[in-house]
Amino acid sequence: MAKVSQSLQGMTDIEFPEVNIWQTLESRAREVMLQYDFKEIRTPIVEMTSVYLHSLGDTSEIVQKQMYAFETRGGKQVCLRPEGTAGVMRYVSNNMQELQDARLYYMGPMFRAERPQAGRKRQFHQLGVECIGGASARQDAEVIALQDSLFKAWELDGVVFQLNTRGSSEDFPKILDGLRSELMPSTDDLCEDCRRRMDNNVLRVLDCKNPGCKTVVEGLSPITTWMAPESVAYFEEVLATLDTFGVSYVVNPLLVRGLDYYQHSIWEVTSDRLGAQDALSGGGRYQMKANGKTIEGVGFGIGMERALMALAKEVEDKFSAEALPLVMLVGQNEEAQAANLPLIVQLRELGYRVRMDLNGKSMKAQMKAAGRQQARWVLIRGESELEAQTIQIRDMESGEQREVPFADIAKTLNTHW
RNA sequence: GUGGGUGUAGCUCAGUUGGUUAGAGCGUCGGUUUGUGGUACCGAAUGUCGCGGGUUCGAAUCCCGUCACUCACCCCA
Repeated sequence: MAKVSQSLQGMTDIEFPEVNIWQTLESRAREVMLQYDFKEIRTPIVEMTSVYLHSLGDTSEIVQKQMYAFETRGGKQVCLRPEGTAGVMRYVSNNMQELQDARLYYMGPMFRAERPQAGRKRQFHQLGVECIGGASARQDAEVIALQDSLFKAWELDGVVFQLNTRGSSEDFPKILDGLRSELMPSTDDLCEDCRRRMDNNVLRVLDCKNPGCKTVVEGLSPITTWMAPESVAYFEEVLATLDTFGVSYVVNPLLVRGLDYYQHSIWEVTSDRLGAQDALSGGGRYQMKANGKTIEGVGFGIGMERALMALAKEVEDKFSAEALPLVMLVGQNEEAQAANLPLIVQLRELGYRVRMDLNGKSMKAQMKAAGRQQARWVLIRGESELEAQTIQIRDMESGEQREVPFADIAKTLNTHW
């Protein structure tokens, strides 16, 4: 029996100081989105299950095994969103007139009932971008450049953009057939999983980790072999535009994405700080049906937990630090503490981060607390200061302390800042 | 879904072949002539030994189940 007080498997509390890193990432992301003129969209966390069946395809493992699905009291089949794209597509399809070329982003929790491990939670958080509109190589490149800007704003180093193309939807059957016919003679050298993939997911054979499969894959023709020349040209234009934008990348001909709706440009961003789940982001151009309409777009999703793990230690420390220094009010006796009550209001109105003891602790205890809470300044008042209308301002880093007129508090603090 | 490791005070952990009132360090709280933190000294509090069941005269220790954490497979962000 689980204790009532335990949190659910794979679902964790995000607490201080880590929560400050989240806030920094989020606010910096919003700045970048503004620069690229993308608008936020907040879709519900619960959707009709059909929303995901249509967009992800009902054979994907996410839909088959990982969704938190349940029936409402009214008998509707609903689920907690396992990813963000489908909900945005549902939104866009209902507002097609106004949203011909929507540029949207979202941030929030997603739910997948997988076995947790490093970089894999059951409730995890994604930042996603969807750029809706007709296919163009420049649009693909702009979205990748946006992501590159985002990672720079997050001061993420050591990440690698890996790009590939899956060709157009017309190319797709040809690619699958081509791959199958080349793999057929080596079927016996493939692992059990890959033999199964031959039928339902040939592309997946390309990124199998099994050494035997890797050897077979090395001998295959690149998948561009089976694509129309226009598709190859499309991808080349994406790469050329990225060069213009100054985005660095590597082309990985073996990169495939798990979801069926992708076509043309696909990419993943990996980091060596992540362990086995080394992809912190994945994206691509897609075409999918929602409410009977076909929507084209390009987008990506970033696993926030993974992005956090990929941060260098120094950056983590920087992002988790409190933005404002702490001012602590200390009163020697009850009279001084009562007098500090209106003072704390004034200082907060001036924008300072201020605290004081509210439990009548001894002065020593108050000082100790100030030290523990890493107060930058302590303002001390006792009998003599009350009488003289002054206050002691102590710099907790240097230990230096001086008495200033009560009216000069803000001025004195500001000269330090 | 499959497999491995782990679960003892707020934190990091110790706990001998099962044997009395379960320990340490750090942290917390209080004190070292009642107006001053971060160093020192003194003192104090705190655990259903993850949870449930079993074996035993006796279980933190052995067995089973369960929950959670963790790592890998798988899948994906």
